[in-house]
Amino acid sequence: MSDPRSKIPRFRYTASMANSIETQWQEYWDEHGTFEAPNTAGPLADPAKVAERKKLFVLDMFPYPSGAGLHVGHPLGYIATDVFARYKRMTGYNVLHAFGYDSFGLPAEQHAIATGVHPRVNTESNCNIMRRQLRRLGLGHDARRSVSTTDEEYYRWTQWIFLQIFNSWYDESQDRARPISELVAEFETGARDAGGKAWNELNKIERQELLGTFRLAYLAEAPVNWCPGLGTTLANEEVTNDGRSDIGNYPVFKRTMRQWTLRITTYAERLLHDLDRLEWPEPIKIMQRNWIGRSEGARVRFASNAGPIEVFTTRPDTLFGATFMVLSPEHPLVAALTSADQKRAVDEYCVSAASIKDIDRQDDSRPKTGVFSGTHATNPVTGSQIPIWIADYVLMGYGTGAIMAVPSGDQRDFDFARKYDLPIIATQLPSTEWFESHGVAESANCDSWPSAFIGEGTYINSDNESLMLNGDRTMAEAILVTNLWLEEHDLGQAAITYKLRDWLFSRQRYWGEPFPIVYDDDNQPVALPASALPVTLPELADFKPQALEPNDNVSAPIPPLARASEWANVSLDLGDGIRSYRREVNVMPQWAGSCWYELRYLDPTNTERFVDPEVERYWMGPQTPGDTGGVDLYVGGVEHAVLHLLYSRFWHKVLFDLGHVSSEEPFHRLFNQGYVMAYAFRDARGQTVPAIDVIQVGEKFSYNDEPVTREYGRMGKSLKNGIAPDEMYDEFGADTFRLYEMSTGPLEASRPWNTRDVVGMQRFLQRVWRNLVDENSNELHVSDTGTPVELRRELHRTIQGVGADMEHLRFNTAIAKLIELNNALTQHVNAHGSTPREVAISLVQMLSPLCPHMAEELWSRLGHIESITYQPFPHIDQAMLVRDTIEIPVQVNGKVRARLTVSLNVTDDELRNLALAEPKVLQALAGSKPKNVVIVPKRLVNVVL
RNA sequence: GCCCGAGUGGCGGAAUGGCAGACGCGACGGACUCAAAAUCCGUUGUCCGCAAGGGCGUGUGGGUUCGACUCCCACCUCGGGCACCA
Repeated sequence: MSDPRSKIPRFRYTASMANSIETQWQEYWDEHGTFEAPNTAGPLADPAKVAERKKLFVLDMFPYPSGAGLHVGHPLGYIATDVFARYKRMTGYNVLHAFGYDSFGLPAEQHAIATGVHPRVNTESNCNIMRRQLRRLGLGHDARRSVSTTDEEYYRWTQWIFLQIFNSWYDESQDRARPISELVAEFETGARDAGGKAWNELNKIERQELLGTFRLAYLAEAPVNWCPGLGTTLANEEVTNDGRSDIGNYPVFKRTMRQWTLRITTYAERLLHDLDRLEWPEPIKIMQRNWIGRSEGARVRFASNAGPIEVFTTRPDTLFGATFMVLSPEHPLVAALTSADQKRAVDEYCVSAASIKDIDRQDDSRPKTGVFSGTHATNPVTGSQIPIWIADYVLMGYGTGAIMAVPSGDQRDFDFARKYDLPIIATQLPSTEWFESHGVAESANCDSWPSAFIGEGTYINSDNESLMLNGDRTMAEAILVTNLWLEEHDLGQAAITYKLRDWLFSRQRYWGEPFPIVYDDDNQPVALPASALPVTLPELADFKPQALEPNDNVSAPIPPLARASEWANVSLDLGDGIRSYRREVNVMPQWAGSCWYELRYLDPTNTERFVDPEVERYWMGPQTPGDTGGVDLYVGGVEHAVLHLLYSRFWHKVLFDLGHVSSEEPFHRLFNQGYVMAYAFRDARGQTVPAIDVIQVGEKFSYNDEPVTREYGRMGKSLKNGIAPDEMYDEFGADTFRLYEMSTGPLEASRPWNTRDVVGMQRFLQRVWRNLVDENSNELHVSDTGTPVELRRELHRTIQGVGADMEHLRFNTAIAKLIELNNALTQHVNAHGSTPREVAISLVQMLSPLCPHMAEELWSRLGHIESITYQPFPHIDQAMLVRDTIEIPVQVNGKVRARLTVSLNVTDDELRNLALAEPKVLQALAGSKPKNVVIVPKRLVNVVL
């Protein structure tokens, strides 16, 4: 009696009713395989179900199964793709929507090191937690197609694809990758020159090394963050701002190691060009273009006492102004070019440069530093001796790692020249305006210019016996002339350079895909045959690395797999009898598994191939001639704008070139959803701490009694600020939670998390329920007595609007329109006691993509036996959209002063006369004539005074 | 620092060259109730005004246009990425 809830009607749509409805329908969908998408071939084939339906492949960026489980930011994209997929099923598509886990990665390994629990155990438990959380959301995934990158049957194919990459080379003449065997054949027949020698004169090692310079996967020296105190290499994220380890606070050293590298740069041009063929947001394309960073210019060789130094410049036309050279501290010629008296200074400089993070080295606002090598090079056009400097503003990873410095034409070189008092020679005379705007006299010597001049200008001081640039000419002409001269004199040639670097593909970790590679007695890499796959990870007794003296920067880093010595040293027969080999002990980066997972969803159980070609062609093949093919809709965060999306495109293109897939691109249409944002906290070393454990006292925040600073950012594992969705299910139900996530803004926009607002969507669903079902009797109150015309008009306007919004992923405005319809319906029900059947049916159909459990329940109560999943989306009655009158705003000087209600076929003259007769307009005119009357036919009148 | 976005009521947002603030949250008022909750109805950008009405208003400053939240330029703030977090 005293229970306050006793007055709540017994059959109200509450969280507990929602929960029981949701559980019941989730079981129904599982039992009936409702979301199983038929293939055209193989074990998942069901030709009758494919029938004449058009296909649609909808894909989410799959998550890392974090130990913290799902946070409320994850489902934003997952719900959106589910709503879209469900909408498309209702409009006749055969929709493939599957879900998997990107389950290799750092946190599981760190967890294993800390607890001794095998990463697989931890990872599987995390996957199960997330699977359960996602199931509660009612996502319509084809469960048969779920894959984890850590499944042996998955990563055997990741390894297989790596072998394809290793066993291929890029044929520039055909502009595609080809099997390495075809290159060997060209060498054997002599069709291709084998580096000056005949192929059959090369020994085995020389042959392997030659092929290594062609293979798309090759070994190269590359820097790592080595932390002896932990005995492991570290990810950039694990290194603090002051160059120490996040865990343990030990010193971290930059060391180079021999590591696998993928020749993605061979695809730079195609990765750039094919962006034009994709339906991606323009900003993402711009980011990828900038990342690839194509520049045209020239390679120029400067003579020095250590041989020619090659530079890349985008401005060969300014060569006459090159007054010094700068080499990156990592440049291989640094030692050879350093004079005895400068050796100490150069060594010290190089050591200190190594301790600066790359991201800081690219900071243009940082004061320039550098050191003179003590030697000179020859400017190829002037013949003069110019000093060679070493400076960290030149990066080894771009161009050749050396530059010619033209202080008059490049701001960085200008700053450097000023600081170290190096000569500045102008090669172009700026315009009068330039001098005026920079506050210097035109007669001023360029030593007194305030900055470098970059642009078109009259060429000066630019001639020698055989090259003459002086005078008025365009930069393009000057560049062309210079490039020709360089080529004639064998001093350089026109060249294109990309910022894009080859992809460092080795990690010194345990929890990743082992490479299908062994090394022979000659230390040459040998690919294992496909029959040897998968190369499974060995068991380790202890995941803790062997820690060393924290300052021991001499001992070689030992990857975890090297400790599994029985696994690492094997005897195999690879075609020439049983021999002993040692395995590659690095593993692949987490990117590897995410580079091709969409293909495995297509054919997850195939044991013969990574995907059946016919199945791939059906789901991903080009739809029209010239189309790239690929996933029809790929939804994920913009944080993957460059790396993941570039790496997958690269792998996909290799597979295309080798004939394994029919699509040229993996993701035809991309949509970036925004982030769910939340506060995050950072300690004094710049590392994030778990937000949930931070304590607020007044305006201050602390974690473990240490002060922390607050910031605002994307909810997720990096910022350790996730909020679990489970309490949303308990408090409101999954349908309300889905609706809330979709209603808080446009899908592409980031939004703060605000639990307080969720109740609005619960009230909406309660009103919908109440409009169809009596809360006291649980009886349906739907009538067959017909619909008033105004309500019917509103219904059809809603159908039109919601359909258009769903097509364009505008779920927030679709929901607003449904609320408006339901509010109109509430008024009708209040007046007449029941909902007209046609409105009930259409409303439930329109709601079903967004809140499918409630829609299924109401659909079944409306007397239907089949699931609503494949029911058609309601059709628009065009007659209901036609209005008799329209309202026209009347502006005076652009401000609305009156409104006219006029007939549909109103003429411009009628509008003008009506507008000029409006009292407000007459008042504003005050007797004078309007200067102008702008009429937008059937839209608006603007009276200009 | 460089590259890419975003800034609109107390809050989330709507409107993408033509009626600024749809829809939701919150707040306020009313009905029902012994009372509260729930529900239903109404008000709610801001300033001046008793009101009628009027002024101002989309981060800041400029510009284009009959008309700008929307397009252009500069600046400020916040977010994403910067190659070993993925």
